[in-house]
Amino acid sequence: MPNSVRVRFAPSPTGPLHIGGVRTALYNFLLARKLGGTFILRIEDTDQARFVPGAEAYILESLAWLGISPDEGIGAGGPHEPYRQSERKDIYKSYADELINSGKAYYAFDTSEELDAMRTTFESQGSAFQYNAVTRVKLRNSLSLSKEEVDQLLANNTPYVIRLKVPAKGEIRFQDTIRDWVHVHTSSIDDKVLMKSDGMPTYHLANVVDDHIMQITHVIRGEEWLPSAPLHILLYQAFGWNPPQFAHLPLLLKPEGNGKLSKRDADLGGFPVFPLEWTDPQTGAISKGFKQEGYLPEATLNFLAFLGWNPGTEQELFSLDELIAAFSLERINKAGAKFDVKKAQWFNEQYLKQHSAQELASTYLPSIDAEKAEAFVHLFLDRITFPQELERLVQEFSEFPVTYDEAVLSSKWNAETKQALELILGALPTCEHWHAEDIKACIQLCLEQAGIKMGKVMQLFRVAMSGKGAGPDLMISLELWGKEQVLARLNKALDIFPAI
RNA sequence: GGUCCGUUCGUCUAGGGGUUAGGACACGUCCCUUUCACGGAUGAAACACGGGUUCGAUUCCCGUACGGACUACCA
Repeated sequence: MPNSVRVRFAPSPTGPLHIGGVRTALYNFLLARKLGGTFILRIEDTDQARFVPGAEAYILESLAWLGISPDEGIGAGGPHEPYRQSERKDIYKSYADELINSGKAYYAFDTSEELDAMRTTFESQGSAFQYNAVTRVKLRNSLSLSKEEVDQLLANNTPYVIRLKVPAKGEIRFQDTIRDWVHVHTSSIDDKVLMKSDGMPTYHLANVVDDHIMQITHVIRGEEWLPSAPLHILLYQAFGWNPPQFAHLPLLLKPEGNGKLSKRDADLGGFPVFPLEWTDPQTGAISKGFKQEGYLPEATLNFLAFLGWNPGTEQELFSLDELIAAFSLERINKAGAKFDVKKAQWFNEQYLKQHSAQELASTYLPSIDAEKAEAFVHLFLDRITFPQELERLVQEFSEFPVTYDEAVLSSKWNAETKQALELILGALPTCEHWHAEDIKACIQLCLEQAGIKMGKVMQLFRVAMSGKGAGPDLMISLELWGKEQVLARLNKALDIFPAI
C-alpha cells in the first residue's frame, strides 16, 4: 500500500502534553482511521536542554487514556525504527552533509554570543537581524571564508552549525488544506540552522527528513508552525523531495481575553489544560488533569474534536467511532477556538448519563453495598457533572443535618406544620413496607385525616430530614435512609426547631 | 518593528450572492415536579468597519481596524 495515508503526531518530551497537542493527535488519528491509514507516534527530543524525564511516558499514557493508539512508532514499533529523534542523529547528519555537498547548505562558525551581539546592534538601529543572503557574506561561514580557512576550522574541531542557504529571491507557495494558498517571499526567511553545534538536528531538519523517510502523506499540526512551513517546503525542494500535504490547525485560545491557551490559564481558571495529572519532576508542582478532575475520556474526546471542527450536522454527541466516520480535514475551521469550561462540563454530564448505574456504582462507590450504591447513583446522577461527586453526595446524604435552612424554617415552621411533622412521626412507624410509594401513601393518609395539605409541609419536612430546602426526591431519600434513621432525624429536628 | 494567519450571537459553530441568518453551551421565562436538578417549550442574543463588483452582499474583491502566531544552535 505505497499510497496509503500516513500521518504522525510528533510531540517533544519537554513537559506534560498540552490539551492542544491532544487535539492535534486526535485529528491525526481520526484522519488515519477514516482513510484506513497509519497513525505514527514520533518523539522529537532533539533539544537536550529541555528534555524532561517522564514526559514521554506521560504522552503515551495520555493518548492511551483517550483511546488514541499509535499504529506505528513509540509504543508500537514499525519499519522505521527508531522513532525517537535523538536516536536518529546520524541519519540527520548524513542528510545535512548531502545538502552541504550539493551547495544547498553551509557551515557557520559564528558563536551564539556573536549573533546575540548582532541582534542587539540591529535592534538598536530599529531593524531585525536576519542571517540571510545579505548578511551571511559578512559573517563567519563556509560561504564567506576561504576553503583553506574552513578546512582549518573544521580540522581544529571548531564548533559549527549547518545552515540552509536560502535563495535571496523567489516565492515559496504551498496549498494548505485548511488555509488554501500561502505565499511567502524567500527574503523573509533566514538561513535557518539545520544542525546544531552539539550535533543534534533542529526541528526543521529532523522533521522534514523523518516525514520523508517515514513517507508521511499529511502533516497535521498547530498553526504555530505555519510561519515555518515555507522553510520546510524549501528543504523538501533542496532535497528534491515531494512535500506532504500540510494542514495547519487553528489554535486553542484562552477562555478570557485573547491568546494561546497556556498552563497559566489553567491555574487561573480552575480547569485543566493537561489530559492527566502531572507532577513537575523539578519543582514537585502538581498540575491538574482532565482525568483526575472527573472528565470522562469520551467526553474529553468529543469536546476536543468540536474545538475547531464540526460535522456540519446538528449532532453534538459523537463516540470515537462516530468521529472517525464523520471526520474530514475540509471541515476544520480557520479561526482559533476559545476553551469553554461550561461546554466541556455539559459534554461530561451527557456521557455520564450514558453509563450504567451499575458501572458507576461499582467504580465510584466501591465501598457501598452494590444494590444501595446503584440506588444512590439513580438518585444523584442528574445533579452531578463529575462522577466523583457521587461519593461526596452520598457522604453528605448519610450524615445527620447539623444546620437547618433558616429561610424555610422561618417561613414554614408554624403550629400547623409542627402538628403535621408530629403526625408523620406517629404514622411512619406503622408504615409496613418501607418503599418510597408506601411511605408516600402513609404520609399522605395521615395528613389528609388531619386536613393538612401535603404541599404545605413537604419542604419543611425535607429540611427536618436533610437540613436543606432542596434536594433529590424525598420519598426515595426516606426509603434509603431507612425507617429508624428517618424517625431519629425527625425527632432531632422536632427537638431543635424553635418552640412554637 | 517585520512576515504570515484570522474575524457570524457572550462562547463553540452552521450557512453562503436573494435565508424570518440555523444549532449547541451559558442566560431569561414558562411547563413538569412537594423542592432542587433532569427533561420539555420558549425568549433575548451575531455576520468588525469602509469601499468596490453586482439588480442585490453577511457571503466575492480591495483596504482599514482589531486579534493571534512566528520572528532561537526551542519545538
